[in-house]
Amino acid sequence: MVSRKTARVIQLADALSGRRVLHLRDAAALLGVSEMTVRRDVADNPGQFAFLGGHIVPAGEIEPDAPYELAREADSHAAAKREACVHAARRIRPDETIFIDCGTTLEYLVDLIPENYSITAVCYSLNVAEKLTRKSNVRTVMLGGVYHPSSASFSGNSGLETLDSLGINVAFLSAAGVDPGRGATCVHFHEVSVKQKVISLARESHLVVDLSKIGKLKPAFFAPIGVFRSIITEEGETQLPGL
Amino acid sequence: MVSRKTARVIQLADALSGRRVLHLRDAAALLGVSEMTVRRDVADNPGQFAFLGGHIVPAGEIEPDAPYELAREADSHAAAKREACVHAARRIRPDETIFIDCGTTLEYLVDLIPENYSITAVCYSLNVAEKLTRKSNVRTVMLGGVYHPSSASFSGNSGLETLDSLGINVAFLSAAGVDPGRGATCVHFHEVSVKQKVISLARESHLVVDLSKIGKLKPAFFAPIGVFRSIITEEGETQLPGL
DNA sequence: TACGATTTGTGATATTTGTCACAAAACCTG
DNA sequence: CAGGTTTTGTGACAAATATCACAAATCGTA
Repeated sequence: MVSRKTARVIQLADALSGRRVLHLRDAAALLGVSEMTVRRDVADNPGQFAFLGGHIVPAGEIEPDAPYELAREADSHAAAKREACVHAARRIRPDETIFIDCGTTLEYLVDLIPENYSITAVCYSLNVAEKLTRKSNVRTVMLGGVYHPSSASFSGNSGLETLDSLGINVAFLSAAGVDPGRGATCVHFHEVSVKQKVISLARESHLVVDLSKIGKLKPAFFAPIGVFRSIITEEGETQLPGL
Repeated sequence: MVSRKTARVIQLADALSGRRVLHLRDAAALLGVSEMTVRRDVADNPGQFAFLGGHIVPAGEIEPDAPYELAREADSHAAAKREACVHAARRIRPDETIFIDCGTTLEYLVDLIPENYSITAVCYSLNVAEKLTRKSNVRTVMLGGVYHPSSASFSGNSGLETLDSLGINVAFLSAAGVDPGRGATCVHFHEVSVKQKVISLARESHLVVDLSKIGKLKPAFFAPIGVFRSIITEEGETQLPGL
């Protein structure tokens, strides 16, 4: 037996699954109760719903009002990352297969894949995969595995094996740190084996980072600078001498 | 040369790509202009941004205020599917590994995984994966492969190989048709190999469908009824005689 | 620098949304 | 069905947001 209230909550969730937002007024009409009651229902299920203006939205849709500083911080490197991806996108050729690393930097690259190119894109992060699947001219290949929330990516042996069956023309790698001596490093160790295998298999690899990463050293080393064809930042592409 | 205005619009888009919503107040502070100006920027780019309450959201996030009737007719089967999943959820035990098939039906099951259970969940569809990764008590394993837009899922040899390394206690399968004689069928052939392998490896498999699927026959056959421990619909679980 | 055109900021006002306290209704449980 | 508990609705009020008109600032161009 479900309480009257949980029944309403379920009905609300149903209504929301169809559209993304529902006005309080409509929700009240839909459920046949007062707006006040809907308010209470929503307030009692913060995990499921949230308020935004006078509307109810699924809780996942929005972060619960992070303060202004966060936006500023998010923004400060975003422009640089986007700009770096603009340069990186020039390396994409029609009908080729590209690899897109995880992380926020290369998310922008997806937007910059030319609409008139037919591309196969390989990824292993949820964010990138989601953006890729929205593009009709891109065939998306995902490496599976266990999910790592820290980087929103998957990794595991099977993902590595998938790589063996792929032919990658251009690989775009990102890094959390680029040390002139030591090379490229990232934060999460589970990314290392994927990155390394990609570098070894791809015909050419490019390191795409914003300038704030240069000089940083992070815990997980994955490649010396020399393995990359170029380093691409917001200032453009820096060719590296071949091996 | 970009106008002052388009520069702001780009910056706004960047800020929004980091977080999902941005309060008008914060946007104004971020761009260093008045709220009125931000309002005008947003209003002038209805394709890109929208207002929701006092917040700016990416336009794609929301349908432009569809009328109340829409909510009402949102997926008439949603309630049935959810109800079926309520029954299915009773088969989930703490600390076990479950498999969740693709399709809209089993999306609801994710919401119903008890918060206090520690669960490993295996999936191969983007929708399900996304919902799973939001649950902190669930370890998500994804089978990779090539993306199929029709069912928002991935499939390929490597995904199948991943299954070999997993121990699945309970598998929840969905179907587009259940014919009493022929068995369970679905629409997309690429799903067949995944479903079959899961059924063969899982300790127990359950077929979760709403009643509208009963009696239907779809192009891709994947299992006779007998292989399932039970069929679960909105009316409850129907045990099947063991093999 | 002077000019008109455009963009931007400010404050007043109208509308919408949020909060709260309290009364009415519904719902247990013996 | 009496008693207490919980749920729901109502209206008053506070706060936030939307809209508008007009003044100030900025821009482009002679």
